Amino acid sequence: MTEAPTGSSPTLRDVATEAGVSAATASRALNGSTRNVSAEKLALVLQAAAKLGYAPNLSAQATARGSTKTVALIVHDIADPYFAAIAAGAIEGAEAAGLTVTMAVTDRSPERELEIVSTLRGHRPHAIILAGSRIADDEDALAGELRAYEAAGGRVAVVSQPSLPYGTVTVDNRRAAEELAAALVAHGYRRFAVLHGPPALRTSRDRAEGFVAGLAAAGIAGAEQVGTGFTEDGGHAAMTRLLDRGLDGVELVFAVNDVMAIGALRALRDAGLVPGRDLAVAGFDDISAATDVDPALTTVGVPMRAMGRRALDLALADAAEGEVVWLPTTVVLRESTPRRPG
Amino acid sequence: MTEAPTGSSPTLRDVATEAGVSAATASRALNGSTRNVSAEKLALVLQAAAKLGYAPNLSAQATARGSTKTVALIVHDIADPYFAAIAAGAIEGAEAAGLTVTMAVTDRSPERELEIVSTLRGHRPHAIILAGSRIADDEDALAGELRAYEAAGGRVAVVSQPSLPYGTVTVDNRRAAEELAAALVAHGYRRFAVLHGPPALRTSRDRAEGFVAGLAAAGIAGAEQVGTGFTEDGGHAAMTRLLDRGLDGVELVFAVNDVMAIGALRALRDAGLVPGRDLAVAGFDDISAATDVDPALTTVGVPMRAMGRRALDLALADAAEGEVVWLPTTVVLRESTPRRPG
DNA sequence: GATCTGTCGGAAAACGTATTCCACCACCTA
DNA sequence: TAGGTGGTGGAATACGTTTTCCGACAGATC
Repeated sequence: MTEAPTGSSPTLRDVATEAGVSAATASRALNGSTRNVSAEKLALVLQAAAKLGYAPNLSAQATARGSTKTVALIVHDIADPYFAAIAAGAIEGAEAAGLTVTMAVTDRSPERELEIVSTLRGHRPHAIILAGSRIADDEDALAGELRAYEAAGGRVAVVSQPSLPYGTVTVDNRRAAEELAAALVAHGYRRFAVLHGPPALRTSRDRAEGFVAGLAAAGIAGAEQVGTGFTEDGGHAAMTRLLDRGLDGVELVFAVNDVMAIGALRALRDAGLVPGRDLAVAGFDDISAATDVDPALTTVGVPMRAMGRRALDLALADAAEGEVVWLPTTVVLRESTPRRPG
Repeated sequence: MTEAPTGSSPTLRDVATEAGVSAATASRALNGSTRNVSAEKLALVLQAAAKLGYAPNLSAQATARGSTKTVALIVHDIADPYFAAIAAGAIEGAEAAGLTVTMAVTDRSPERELEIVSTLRGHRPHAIILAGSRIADDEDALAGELRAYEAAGGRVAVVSQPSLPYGTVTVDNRRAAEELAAALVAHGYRRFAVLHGPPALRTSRDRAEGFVAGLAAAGIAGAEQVGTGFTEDGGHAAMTRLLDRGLDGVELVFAVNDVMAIGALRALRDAGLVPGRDLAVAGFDDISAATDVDPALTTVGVPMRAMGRRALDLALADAAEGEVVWLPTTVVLRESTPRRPG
């Protein structure tokens, strides 16, 4: 239908000549912002743009304006439902604000993360959102890189990592775990084990410690600790190890996140046990799979999608320097932790 | 430690003056590609860049070079494990190739998708990857937009949509569903119902039709069809509707994807029935949750992550114009469809 | 010793857009 | 009618890079 100039897309100048105006006028007509052009020329330009299928070169726009319309999102693993939900919230917010999202995954490697932030700096994104807690060690290098980015006018927001000096949206993992522990004690449980992730992972530590603190507050001495990976396979392995070693009276296993808990459920079934009846299991996060498994998983509801959304808002708002937004959690008791007759 | 010029990051010229060379030399030193600079100047430039914390402005680079190092990925819903897995594969491949990924989600809206492709065109990404089958109707407008993008030198790859004229990676949904049907008949099932998605969704249609064809090949007349949304809630609603209407001898329900099947499982439990015993359920995709639910879900294994990875490779390879890569599927029989005594 | 060849550095143009600055015109006011 | 005022269009410049083009110089060949 229209001429297809092979090799490259139509430029603003093409549109301008097609419309019989100058490039400046064409630019003004298409952005509309600062100054207004006569209705007549405006129509001409719009028509020419439509005819040529013009799409402004955003890279050129960015270099001319000195700022981009993109937001960078860094997650550990996009296939993990926790991060997927956060990403969904962040993307939703970004699209609402007319921004495009560039995404990178760290695979939980601090070096990779550093590399990513460094590369990202080159993109000059409007904001960088870091999702998921990271290993404590790398924070020096990471902080340096982020400071450079911020010094250049970039914004940073963090999800679930209240230890970096940026706008942060998080939940009170410690307190929520305490509440979960209290609720489970109220259900009649007395002997516990905890499946936790790498100790350097702050989120994991807070949840495990909070749970033990909650038990202590209820007069229960302690809980057996089993370290493992932060993944479903990690949960499976840890549960298997626990079973091999002998349950020794443990009535309930608390895994510091749902994917680990689901792995533990699977390990129980693999061992011929019935989760909920033979051994209770609780998790943390309330990912959607928590209601899909049978027995449905007792857990702590974390508003992941909202966290992503709020993180984006935080990154876009100029005000908040080191503001921390605490989102509420809710203890959700389900069939994986039935009330104990005792 | 070093001067932090507030407001903007150091530019190539800053590095050049710091090193005492021209901008051209600095550029050559940092890219290394076309021409070589003397070892002495190279060291000077590298040192200056490190000292200033220089990160090249990729937007400016892109306008100068006329090409970007980004790949755009379009999915329907990143919180859906199917798309999350595909995205993970694509991102993995992109990072391996030194590309950054920009991501957009359509929420299954054809208009939104069109808008996204149009905006994306402005980014001049190296390639666009479309994941997930789309409604048939919008293909004209979408195809036009994509053609414009391609005419300008962009590459397109598609996942699971063998109807667009681009490099495509997909699975044989029809045949796989046939095989699943055959396997289930061999297990002793005789009366079936099918929970399918919107009929305009090609993937849904292929799977439903394939399943019925497989039944026919085994001498079974047909199956009750229930239309619904392509989501977990859709599966739940459809299953509930089916139960309300009366099972009428149906022994097995096939949902055209796993999230729907999992929704159906939940509906069964909500109705006080035991999935697997009272009614068998099968899905499609083999998302990781399929092994987490109880009973574990019979399904068709689809290599989602590999599909994302291959799609990226396809988009990067110049050769394949309309090449279609068929990835193998495997029928996976699990406890949700126990062998029938009959 | 003169010319050719090859290498390396810098000046300048290019990429596609936004924006500043200036000229122009029409209109309104005194 | 003269002078101001506000709005509109275009030429030119800027953004931060890459790349072309040209000059300078060193070494090799005759």
